[in-house]
Amino acid sequence: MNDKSASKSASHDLDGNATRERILLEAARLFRQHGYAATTLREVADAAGVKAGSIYYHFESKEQILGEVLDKGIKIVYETVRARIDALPKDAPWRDRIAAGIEGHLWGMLHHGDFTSANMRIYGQIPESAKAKHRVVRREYADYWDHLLQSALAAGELRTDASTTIIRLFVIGALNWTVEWYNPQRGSFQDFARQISVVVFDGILAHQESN
Amino acid sequence: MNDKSASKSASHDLDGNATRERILLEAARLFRQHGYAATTLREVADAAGVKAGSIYYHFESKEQILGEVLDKGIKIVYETVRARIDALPKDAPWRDRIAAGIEGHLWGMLHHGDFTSANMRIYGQIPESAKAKHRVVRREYADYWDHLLQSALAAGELRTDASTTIIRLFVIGALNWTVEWYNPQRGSFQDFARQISVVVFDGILAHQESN
DNA sequence: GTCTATATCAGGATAGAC
DNA sequence: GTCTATCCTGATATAGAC
Repeated sequence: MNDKSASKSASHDLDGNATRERILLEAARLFRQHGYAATTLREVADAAGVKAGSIYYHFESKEQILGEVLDKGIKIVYETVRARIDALPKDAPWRDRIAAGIEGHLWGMLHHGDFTSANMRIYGQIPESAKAKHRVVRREYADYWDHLLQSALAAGELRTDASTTIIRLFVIGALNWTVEWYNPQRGSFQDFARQISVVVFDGILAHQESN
Repeated sequence: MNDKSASKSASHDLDGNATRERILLEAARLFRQHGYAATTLREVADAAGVKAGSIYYHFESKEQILGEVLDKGIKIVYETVRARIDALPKDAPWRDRIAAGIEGHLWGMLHHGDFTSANMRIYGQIPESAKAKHRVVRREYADYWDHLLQSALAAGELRTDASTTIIRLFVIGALNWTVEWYNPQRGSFQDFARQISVVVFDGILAHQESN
């Protein structure tokens, strides 16, 4: 944020923390694009504008970078979702809460695509040690949605002929995958989110007459 | 199929083609589990019960194995879908055709999970040369669904306030992702497919009264 | 805090025996 | 058709100068 460092030689950096964030961002982008194993720290370093050796000043290992990228992917989305739902009136119907959740999930995800897509793509492929550490964050977010859906079910707003677990897995999976094909050139984000929401809520079929 | 080879030394195999298929299957499994780059040909060879050098008798390169695994992932699903839909009466409503397509897609995918999941997981991460060759097969399958949905739309059976392209991408993506979390212990495949279908057709909300 | 080395190890691919 | 042995390249991580 402040660039007024006084007397440092040109080969030294001004803000070490900015470098760290840049490394994380470029790592996420490259993990997404080429996978975890295929991404070399040399590439990450190049993209972040440092030399490979310098990465080890900020991180202990490649796996530590992985862990931070994964956590960030979920947390960004989770926080957006919670913020939107908390902003609703206390007595808002569950349908409105779920709608806010869907919109928040899509928004958080599509605005930090490298972190969220990297998470989706590589989670299935990383060493068990990395998965285990990351699992806590994942579980929390899943529980949040489970609670939301079960409350809607108890209030009679959700269909009863499909299990809430399957609904959660199916819907969140479907939302997540949009990051792989969403194209902002097809229309505004708002219109995109609206189309996704109506399909999730009411399905793909034409209705005899909608009220 | 026939095991009556007469006089071959123990270190030689009986059926070269079976070895080739085994290599493909194990490659798919390992690509799915660890990614393309992280999977070594030594691992594939071990899993297939041969030595690393032997792979090069059956395949020219690692990338050729990749190509065959990817194509197989789509083709298995495509063929199942087409077979189910072709088996319907000629005048079947589009809703029934789409239902058969959904069930066929799920069935083909979940019964060849290593090929289909490997495809989903690694397609975004492989070299452009491999993507380009595989794109033809992908495009064909997408076109097939586009045609299905556009016919349903023309017949007034599909909702009109969401684009068919978005519906296709969203629904196929959602179906695909089930391979990442489907658990046969939660119930029969038939019941699973039914739950997915009602959600796709009619959404997650409770209906005032269903007819 | 970043650099230039470099130690160490592992993977794709090939050659040639059997 | 499968094996053993090896070439060659490139990756993580470390050491120590600046």
